[in-house]
Amino acid sequence: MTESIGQPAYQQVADDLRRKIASADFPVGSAIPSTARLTELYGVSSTVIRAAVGQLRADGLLIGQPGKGVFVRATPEAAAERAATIEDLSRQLDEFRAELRRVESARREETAAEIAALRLDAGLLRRHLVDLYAQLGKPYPDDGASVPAVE
Amino acid sequence: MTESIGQPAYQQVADDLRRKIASADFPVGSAIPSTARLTELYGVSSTVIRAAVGQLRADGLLIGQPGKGVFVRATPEAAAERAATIEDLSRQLDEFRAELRRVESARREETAAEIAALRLDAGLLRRHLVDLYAQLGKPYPDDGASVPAVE
DNA sequence: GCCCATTTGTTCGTATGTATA
DNA sequence: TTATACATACGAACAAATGGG
Repeated sequence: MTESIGQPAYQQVADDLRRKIASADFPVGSAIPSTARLTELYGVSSTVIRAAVGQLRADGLLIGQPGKGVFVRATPEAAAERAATIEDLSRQLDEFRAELRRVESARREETAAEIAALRLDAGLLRRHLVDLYAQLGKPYPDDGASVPAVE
Repeated sequence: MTESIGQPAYQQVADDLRRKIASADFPVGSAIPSTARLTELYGVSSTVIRAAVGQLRADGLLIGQPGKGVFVRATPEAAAERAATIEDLSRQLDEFRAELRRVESARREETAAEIAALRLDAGLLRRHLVDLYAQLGKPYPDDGASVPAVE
């Protein structure tokens, strides 16, 4: 690691990763290189990489999945700008999670009905998003790879 | 068999330190025991202490001064006041996704298709939320050393 | 002023556990 | 079962800052 600036290596790595995420060099949803690969790329130990990744993960930019990789969760701009109207969405999210928990606790029972209800909740939640997009004056982005719509 | 009881050592130490700060066992402005002393008190390695102290330092509860010590900067209540909503929502999203993964693995055989669709929808939902926040976002107070500070 | 012990901050190497594919 | 990858943990080394003698 070229240590021209008087900052710790893990901070330099974190800043560089942050920059790569912001510039879509590491797009949202993609996986960053593995810890071993990053140690080679930056020429530092795994501890430095872990510290840098841990910092970005604490900031909500990255999320690690054991056995899979570390994935870009959001851009620095998006992570730094979340503010209001969270209460409504947070409440809906809580309801969704409660439903999930209920389904999981009843796992030994027949599952088709619960899954159907789950899909219904997901559809309803998405519809709320559509409304919010409408209030923003923007069309709801269609990914094409989504779940069957719920009516 | 998810052992919800067994938390990592550094987390237990962090929680205990947080509690001692909240109960004024470690008053604001005072220094906590040194790293070497904490390793003896808790019976863990310096890595665990460093991780615990680092977590509380990242939360703004502690501030280290090389050559002197680590000092209590604010109470958990004061620190939680400014960092509340966004971190909560992020955490909920993380837990939500983790539970989704658990449900998926528990029912992989019979309901793989439904769960896969549900998981995909959850991922899309998350991305839409991120985009939505980016579009709704107000200018965010720049992070840096924005500490409430004991004025 | 100088030496030295203490303490934090940082980095390194390594090992074990666990989840995933 | 095997391989990959993250999370956690132990121990050690060095630099820099601080304060006492």
